[in-house]
Amino acid sequence: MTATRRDQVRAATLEEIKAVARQQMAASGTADLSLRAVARSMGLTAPALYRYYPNRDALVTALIVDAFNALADHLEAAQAVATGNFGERFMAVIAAYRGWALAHPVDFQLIYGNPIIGYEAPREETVPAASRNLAILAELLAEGLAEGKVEQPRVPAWFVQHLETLRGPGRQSAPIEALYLSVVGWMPLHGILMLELFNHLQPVVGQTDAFFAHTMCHLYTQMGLNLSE
Amino acid sequence: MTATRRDQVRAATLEEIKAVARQQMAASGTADLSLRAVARSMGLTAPALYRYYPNRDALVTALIVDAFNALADHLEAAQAVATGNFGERFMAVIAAYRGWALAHPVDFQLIYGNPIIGYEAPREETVPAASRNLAILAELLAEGLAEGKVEQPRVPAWFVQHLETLRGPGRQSAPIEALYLSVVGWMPLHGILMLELFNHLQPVVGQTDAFFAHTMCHLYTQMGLNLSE
DNA sequence: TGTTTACAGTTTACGGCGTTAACAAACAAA
DNA sequence: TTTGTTTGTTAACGCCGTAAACTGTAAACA
Repeated sequence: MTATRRDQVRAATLEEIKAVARQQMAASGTADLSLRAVARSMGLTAPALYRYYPNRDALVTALIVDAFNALADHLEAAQAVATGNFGERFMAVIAAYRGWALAHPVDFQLIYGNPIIGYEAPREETVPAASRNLAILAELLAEGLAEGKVEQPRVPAWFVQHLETLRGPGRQSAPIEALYLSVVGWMPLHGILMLELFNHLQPVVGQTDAFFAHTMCHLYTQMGLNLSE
Repeated sequence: MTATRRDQVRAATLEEIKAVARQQMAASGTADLSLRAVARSMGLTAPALYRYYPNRDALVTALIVDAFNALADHLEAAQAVATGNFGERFMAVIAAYRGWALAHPVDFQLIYGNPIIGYEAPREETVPAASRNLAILAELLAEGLAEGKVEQPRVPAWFVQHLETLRGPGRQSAPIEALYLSVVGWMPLHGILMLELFNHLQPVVGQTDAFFAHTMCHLYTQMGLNLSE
């Protein structure tokens, strides 16, 4: 029942395995993750890891869930710290999103890239964590809407229906319009980041920093966000 | 000099290896590509393949170059066939882009996803092929600009400079404004497709077909394209 | 036409991988 | 102190990419 001595050690080992795996993937790429190498680097033999994770995919799943939550934590922290008017706060969170992706490319592509083989992470684990990210953007957009800094979008009827189920029956969060804008606004953001992470953006646009800042402001302004005041 | 008998057989074998590899990846995912399995499926032993490709990465590179060109060919064909006003023609090519991505998910993620390990395809091969795709969009947008169906965008000065080098010294292709719009418009398109291909879009938006059509029209209209007349 | 040469394929081998089975030591609970 | 559980080991299986050495066979040339 209470956390016994052995349970603590076990929990620490579970974490250490993930840490070493992350470190190894940062050095050699997501697909190179090798249980034997992880074990070796921990001074263990490979079969010992099977006491902690039933197989390699289970370890990857754990890493993915961690990555999702780390990103959402990072965004929440950025949102909490952000000051100034709506535009400044919104762009601060957008910048934090890109910042995390560039700082943790392996985790980001673990989440949003093709995560090793035909493997698919279990929905019940990843979808809620992924929703947190959208929820943060939606919350900010709700503030913008309330302040009149964001134009009311016209949400298609069929989409309203789905967004309501997405919002869940629980806590009364952002209005549909905010959720809608966060989803649509996610597309160019995600597109830029995926291209940048896989080095397809730099040869096309030259200065990726400037392109990101410019394009995001440009598109979001055209979507009806007042970012300047 | 002329294509001798043996050269023809060799060329056919090079193609067969790629075909079998594509087929195997379609069945088991990009990272599962196994030289031994390809050889087995061709009635050969694994080392025999080394007469044709110096190693596994070389084969993957060949597949990537093929995929780039297949996508560009597909877009050019769609453009050639497209009729109607500017908006209809433009959206037809956009739809063709998505159509190809969904019909050839493995090739698309070979191009734009993380293509196995820390491996990077040689720039001198992939960049020109990738540029073809943008060039087709830019050409269409140039027509739209000429017809007054596309608003003149304000291109940032630093970006003008880079876009001119990108356009190359060769043939006088689309104007800078068209190139600019094609690059910016590529971001949401790519974002949607990457999310859809990795199954992150469906849980969020429900009907991916409707979402794609709606969002693309929405964003491009806001970017200043007149799609309706 | 007969000889040489280049090529396409083989077998064998090395070291690495994920994973399973059988077993030993350390430890917790009785 | 004994018993049972947990954590680790070694050995083994069948994959993988790749290299070396070797063998026929088809093309090129005398």
